[in-house]
Amino acid sequence: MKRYNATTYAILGLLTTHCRTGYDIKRMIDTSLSHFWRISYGQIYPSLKLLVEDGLLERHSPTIDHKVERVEYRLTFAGQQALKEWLHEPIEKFSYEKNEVLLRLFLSDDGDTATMIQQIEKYRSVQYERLETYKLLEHSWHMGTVTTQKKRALMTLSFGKKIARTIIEWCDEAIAQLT
Amino acid sequence: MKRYNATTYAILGLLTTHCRTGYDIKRMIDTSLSHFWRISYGQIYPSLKLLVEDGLLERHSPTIDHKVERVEYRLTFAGQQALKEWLHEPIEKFSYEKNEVLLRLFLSDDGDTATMIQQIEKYRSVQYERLETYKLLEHSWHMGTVTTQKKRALMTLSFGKKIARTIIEWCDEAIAQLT
DNA sequence: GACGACATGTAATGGGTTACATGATTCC
DNA sequence: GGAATCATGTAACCCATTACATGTCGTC
Repeated sequence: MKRYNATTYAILGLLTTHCRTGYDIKRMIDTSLSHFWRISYGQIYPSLKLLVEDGLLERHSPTIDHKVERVEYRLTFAGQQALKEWLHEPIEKFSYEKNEVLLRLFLSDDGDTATMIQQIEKYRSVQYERLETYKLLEHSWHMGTVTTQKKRALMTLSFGKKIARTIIEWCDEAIAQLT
Repeated sequence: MKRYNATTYAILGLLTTHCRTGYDIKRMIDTSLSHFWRISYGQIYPSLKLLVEDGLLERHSPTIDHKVERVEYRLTFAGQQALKEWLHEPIEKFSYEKNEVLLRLFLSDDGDTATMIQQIEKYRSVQYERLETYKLLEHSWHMGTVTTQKKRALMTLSFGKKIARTIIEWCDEAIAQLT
């Protein structure tokens, strides 16, 4: 079985949710998965094409009635299998995030202390905003019936919240230490 | 002033510490900065060349006496200025890490629960190992006189530890919820 | 003499963003 | 009529990893 990168499986996987088009996928990731994934059209459309060529997706251009050009995709049986297989594969790389704040802190010296405090304050405020966004998202997801999908989505949000809170905590300590 | 990417400034910055060569930089990042940065020779050597061309680094090949080929670099005045300037620039993108564990969790359903628990257990154990590594590193850095550099290095380590602990906590909760 | 650490470097490839091009629809 | 949103797609870059090529030195 051909191996794709995680981005390609993300596209495949999101087409099993209520997403149907490339545009839907982009919107979905930007709004609901932004705390742990990113994507651009430059990846989406070529990947969709590839997945159709490889027989994992079927392309439907039904929209004669529709006003706007809209290309819908759905998984073939092979596509469903490939997705399942990927889900069951052990993850090999748990990568570290590169962190420019820490890089600068590491490379800074006493003369840069004031600037570093500002950088960390900014970092803190960004995390704070994220935390607020997550809380709002969480709220909106808590509506209606509790499905497995929803429960798991909420678990990813909980991750985002925990990390944001931890970073805020670190920022406070770091600022205190630098002062 | 020409703008480089963060990786290039990392190289420039590390040459102000006791690192002198491309090999030193690689070793330093792999051992002491691995919790927030990564690099490969494929970036280091071309970047060093570029920085020399741009007059931010001076290249010294003094090692006629030395046994092993060894090219040392040091910052020119322009190099020192460029580094300072970069340190004082506001950081524009605080990127999110892509997280394959969360991606899979998000795309999984009831049928994949057992596998997901395994994936998360693995994730947990990786974080645990990292935490132990950080503790060892911290210990080794606590020796000798406390310089500003050391204090800041320890702050980056504290970040790594906090994040690792938070992820472990999340893993425990996630496993409990999936069970 | 084989292996591991030291040391430099390049080429191929993979992965991703950004900018651009295009056009319809909706709502003010 | 103009802006925002919906919608698809490509080309040029940028950034990074991997694999390879090459050679020395120390030590078991």
